[in-house]
Amino acid sequence: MSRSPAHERGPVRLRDVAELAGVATGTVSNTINHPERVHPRTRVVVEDAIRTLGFVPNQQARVLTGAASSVIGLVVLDVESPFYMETAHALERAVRESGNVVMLCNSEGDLEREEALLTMLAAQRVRGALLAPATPDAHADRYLNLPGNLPIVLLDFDGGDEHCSVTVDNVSGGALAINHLLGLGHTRIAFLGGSPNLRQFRQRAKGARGALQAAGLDPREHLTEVSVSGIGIRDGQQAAELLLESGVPDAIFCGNDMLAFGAYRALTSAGLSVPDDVAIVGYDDIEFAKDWVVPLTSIRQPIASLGQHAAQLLLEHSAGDDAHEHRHVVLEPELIVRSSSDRRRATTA
Amino acid sequence: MSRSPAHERGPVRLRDVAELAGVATGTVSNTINHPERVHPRTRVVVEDAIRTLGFVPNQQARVLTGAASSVIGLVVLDVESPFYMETAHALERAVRESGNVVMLCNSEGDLEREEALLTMLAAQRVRGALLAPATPDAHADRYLNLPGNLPIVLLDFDGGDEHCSVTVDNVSGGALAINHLLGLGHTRIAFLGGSPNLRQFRQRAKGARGALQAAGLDPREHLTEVSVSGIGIRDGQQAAELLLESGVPDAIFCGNDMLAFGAYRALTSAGLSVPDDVAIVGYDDIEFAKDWVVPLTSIRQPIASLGQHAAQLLLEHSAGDDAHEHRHVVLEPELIVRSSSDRRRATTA
DNA sequence: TCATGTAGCGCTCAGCTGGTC
DNA sequence: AGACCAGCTGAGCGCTACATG
Repeated sequence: MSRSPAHERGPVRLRDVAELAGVATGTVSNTINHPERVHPRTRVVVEDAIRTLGFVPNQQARVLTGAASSVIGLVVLDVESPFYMETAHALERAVRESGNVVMLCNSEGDLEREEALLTMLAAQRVRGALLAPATPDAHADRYLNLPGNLPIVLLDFDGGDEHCSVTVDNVSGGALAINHLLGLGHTRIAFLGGSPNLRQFRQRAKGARGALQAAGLDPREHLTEVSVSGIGIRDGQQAAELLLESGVPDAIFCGNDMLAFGAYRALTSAGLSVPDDVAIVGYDDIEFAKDWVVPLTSIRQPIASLGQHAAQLLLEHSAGDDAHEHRHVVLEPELIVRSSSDRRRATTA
Repeated sequence: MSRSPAHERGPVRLRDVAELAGVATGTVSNTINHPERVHPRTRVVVEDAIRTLGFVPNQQARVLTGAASSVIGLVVLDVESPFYMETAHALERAVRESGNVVMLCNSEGDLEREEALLTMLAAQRVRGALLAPATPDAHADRYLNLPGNLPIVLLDFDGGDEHCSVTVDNVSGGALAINHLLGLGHTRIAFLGGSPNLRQFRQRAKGARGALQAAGLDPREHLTEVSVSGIGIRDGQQAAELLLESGVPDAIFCGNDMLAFGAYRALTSAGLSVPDDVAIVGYDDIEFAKDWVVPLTSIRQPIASLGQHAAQLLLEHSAGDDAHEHRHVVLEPELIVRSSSDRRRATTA
C-alpha cells in the first residue's frame, strides 16, 4: 500500500503522515514544530513517515493559523535595467539572510500595474513589500492607503512621516562627480540627464550645480544641462550627439552609466578621445562600468548596504511591533575613479 | 465606529465586511466570486462595505479551499547575468498574460540552494515552477522526486520523459555562427568557451565542429577551442589574451556575449581591429550586444517564444489534468549580423 | 430568486486524558 | 496519591461550496 510520492494525486497532508505513523495529527505537528515535546521513539517513527511520504507542510495553512509569512514582495520599475537588477539581487541576499524569500514583481514604470501588484501582494498576505516607486514624482500620499495595510519600505524615495525609506543621497553624488571633474581642471561641463521628469536625475543635477557654486563658479556658465528622453545607451548617444553640435565640453557627467556608455559612443564616433578630449563620469557603477572599453569613472551606490537596511527596516516594521516609528536611512554614494576621467588610473578595479 | 483601514490592527476579514454590510459571510463571498447570484441592491451595499474597509481577500485562505494558486516559481542560476534576466523578464511577461505572477528565486548555481528553493515553493503550494537547472550536467534523475510533487518545466535542459522542457537548439546555433564566418571567408576560427563543464557551451562547440565538417574542413585544423573559467567579460578577456599568444585567428566565436565583449577588449588592447583583423560572433544577443562599441554579431535566442512556451506548458501541466503527457519544445536560434563580423552592416538593428 | 448556515480546506495550539513513578 | 509527561482532541485561522429556507 506504499504510495510513491511522485505518483500520488494531490499533495501529502499532515493527516496522511499521522495515519502512516499511527499517531494523531497534533503529534506530527509537534514533532515538526516542537520536537522536544515528543518522545524520541515516536519522533523517529513520525520522521520516517514524513520522509517516506515526502511530506512538505503547507505553508499557506500555517500562515492561516497565525505564523508570519516568510515572503517579502519586491516591486521594481524595470527588471531589465542593470542597476535595478543589481539592487534586486542585493535585496534578495539580505532578505535571504533573514530566512525569508523575495517575490520579485515588475511594475514597468506603470502606476496602475504597481497598484495591482501591491494589491496582489496584500492578497498573498506577504510579510511586507519593498517598493521602488514607479512614478518619477509620486507624492508620498500615494502610498498612504495601501491595500490591506501592507507594511512597506520605500527604496530611493522619501516617504515622509508615513513610511520607512532607504535612500541614497543623489545631491551629494552629483557634487562628488563635479568636484572630481573640477579637481582635474575641467570647467566646461555638461550634465547629461537633465530630463525634467526623473527625480533622481534632478537631484544629481542639483548637486552638480551646488558643487560649482561652492567652487565659486556660476552653474549657468559652466554647466550645460542636456535632456534625455530615456535612460538607455541610445538615449545617451543621441543626447551627446546633440550636445556636440554646440561645442565640445571638457567633461560630461551622466545621470547613469548607460547614458555614459552612449555618450562614449557619440564621442568616439565624432573622433574624440576619452578621457583626453572629453572626460566622462557615470552614475550607479553597474557591473559593466569597470569592464567598458574605457573603464568608466562612476558614482557608486551602496547597493549591498541599501539592501541590508531595507530588509531590516521591513522586518522590524512587519514584526507586529505596534507603535512602529517610521525611519529614514540615507546612505552616501562613493566616487570610483577609472580611466574614463583619468588616464593615470589603472584599468582594473 | 468606522475604523479607518490604515489604522487598524490586523487585516480586514470577510466577516468584518459581512458585519458592516449586515449580511452573512457567504453573501460577501458570493458578491466577490459570483456577483450574478446576488441581488443588485445587496451587491451595492456589500461592495460599499468592501471599499470602506479596504478589504482584500486572503488568497492563502482561498487556495486552502481549493482555488488554484496564481503564483509560479521561477528558479534561475544567476539573477545578475543579463541573459538570465532577459529570459526571466520574458517569462514574467508570459506568465502575467495568463493572469499569474512570478516568484523569482536565485539558486546561484548551487545545488543545495536549488533544492531548498524547490522545497520552499512546494511549501508555498505554488502552481508550479519553471526551473533553469543549477547544474552544468545534472542528470534529469535529479528532478524525479520533487518535494510535494511540484509540477515543473525545465528551461534549456532536456528532462527526458519525466518532465516538460523548453530548449533552444545550441548545436544549431553553433553551426549558424560558423557558417556565417565561413561565408565571410574565415577559416582559422577560435571557439572561446570550450569550458568542459558547461553543457550549453559544449553543444555550441559541437555545432561549430559539425558545420566545419559539413563544409569539408577538419575541425582539428580549423577550430581552436579555448577554455574559459567563467562566463564574464574578464574571463573572455583573459582567454582571448591567452589565445593571441599562439597566433591571431581570422575570427572568434564566443560561447556568450559577455565573453565576446571581453575578447573585443583583448583584441583592441593588442592593437587589432574588429572586424578588419578579427571578426567576433557572440551568443545570446543580449540587449547590450547591439550597443557595444562595435555592435556585436550574435546568435539570438528566441527568449519571448521560450517564455510563452514554458508558461503554457506549466499551466497545462499544473491544470490537474491527470494523465499529463510530458512535452519537449525545441526552439531555433537566429543569426543576427552586425558590424563585429561584417563591416558593411549598419550600426543599428 | 436570493440569502443563510454550515462543513471543511491543512494546520497549530491550548487544554486535556491517561498511564508512570 | 500527586506530579508529570506523552500524546490526543477540538476549536479556529479566512474563505468557499453546497444544501437549505
